[in-house]
Amino acid sequence: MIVQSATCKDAQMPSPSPHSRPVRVLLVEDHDMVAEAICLALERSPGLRIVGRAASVASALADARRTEPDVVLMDRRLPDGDGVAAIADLLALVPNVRVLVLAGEGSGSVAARVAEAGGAGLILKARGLSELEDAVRRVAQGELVFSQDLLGDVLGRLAGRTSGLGANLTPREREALALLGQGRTTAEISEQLGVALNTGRNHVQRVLEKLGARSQLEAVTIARREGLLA
Amino acid sequence: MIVQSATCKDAQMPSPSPHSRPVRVLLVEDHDMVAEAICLALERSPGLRIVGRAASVASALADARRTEPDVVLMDRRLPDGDGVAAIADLLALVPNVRVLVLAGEGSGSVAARVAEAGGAGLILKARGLSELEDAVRRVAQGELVFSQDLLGDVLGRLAGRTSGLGANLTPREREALALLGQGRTTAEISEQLGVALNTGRNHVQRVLEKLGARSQLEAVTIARREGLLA
DNA sequence: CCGCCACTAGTGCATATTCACTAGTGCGCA
DNA sequence: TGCGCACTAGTGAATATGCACTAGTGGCGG
Repeated sequence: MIVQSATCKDAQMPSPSPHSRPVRVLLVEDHDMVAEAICLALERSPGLRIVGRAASVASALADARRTEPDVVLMDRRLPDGDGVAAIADLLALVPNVRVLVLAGEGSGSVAARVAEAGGAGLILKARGLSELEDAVRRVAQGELVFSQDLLGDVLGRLAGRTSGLGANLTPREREALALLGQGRTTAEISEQLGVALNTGRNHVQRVLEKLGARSQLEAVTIARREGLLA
Repeated sequence: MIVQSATCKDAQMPSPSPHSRPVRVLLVEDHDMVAEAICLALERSPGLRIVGRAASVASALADARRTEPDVVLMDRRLPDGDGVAAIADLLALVPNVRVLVLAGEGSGSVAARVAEAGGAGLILKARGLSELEDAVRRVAQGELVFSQDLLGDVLGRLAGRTSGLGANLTPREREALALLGQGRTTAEISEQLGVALNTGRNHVQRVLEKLGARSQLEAVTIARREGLLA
């Protein structure tokens, strides 16, 4: 849709606190309605300031370079890619930025991948605005913010154990999984990848093994649950 | 982009003037963060009043009976079921309520099913708060609100054409599809439905036919795209 | 330089799915 | 009362998957 909301910019600035400058936030969310609403909410929150809004990974990168925010608050699923995958690019562009990922539903392995990619935290949309504000402030101060139930996975993963299901998928396997998620057959996947039928079949087979799935259908279900598919 | 005017006879509208009485809105949305934020936004809007919030189909029905709202603004996907399927129950409970469905992504057939179920409209989350406010006011006045690109499907469907893919699925076929969407095999589906293997197989087969899918995987993909799966 | 790993390609076989049929039963509607 | 439809159950054959292997090639790091 159009325009950068005047709504965000014209909200009155809270008087700056004596001991801290406002946290500059870049909001990346593809659903305008939700973006505007969260924008409104965060602008009401003292000490937070929305300095930009983006609706895609591409424009998020551009905006991040332009505005150099303290915190990027980014939806996990975006039209042109995975928010988690974009963390590395953001960090490369703006080294000290804290990336807080916003997820509709999350399991431990999503959180683990966020942590591994250098993200500052993950918060669920089920969590309430006050917790969101709190999380933004915490990550701005350098804390890692993951909800209690996901912490075990995050720590285990950072310690090197393989608790996250899909992290050890190879690029080809990821491609195969993505095509599976679009409903393609093994033959179509092989063609798409430009390899022999048997090769594509092997990639798919290894995806099933690594995900612990007993059918392609289950693999897609698991992958979707674990956030491996946009 | 909206509009489709007054096909409904608004005989029982208590106040003809929109200024005299606020539109009472029940918000049904499972993500607390989004619900709170939208709540905030709509409360700012003159003439709209949030009289309740629910996070599930079950509590939506309870709240609707208790608060008797003018408009139910309901997310399409809820933890305990499909928002579209809940429209009929809502109308049975509160006959004159207008149900406006909120969808993240939508195709024509979703809109068609909303219209067919007696819903007052469908608005995409990509659409912006001002359009949401506008849509709520319009449905409160008896208009049907569907965005332009979905209108063709809606009208076609109301005229009897079979543009909606999944609407003619039988209950058993729907169950089979739901289980497919959870990654179950044909055998597991048959067991779950309490029928013979061949019967379950037939149900699945007919789902594939009706959805035009060439594999179970593709069927699930199509179903998800068309909004037939939560 | 050697080993590890991803990618590639293949074989063989058991099982599952796809597809095209027939057919009995029960329910609701004209 | 009869017709249509959903649900049930089955057969049989072609195709696709799931599973367990072997193996060659190329890149990258110890």
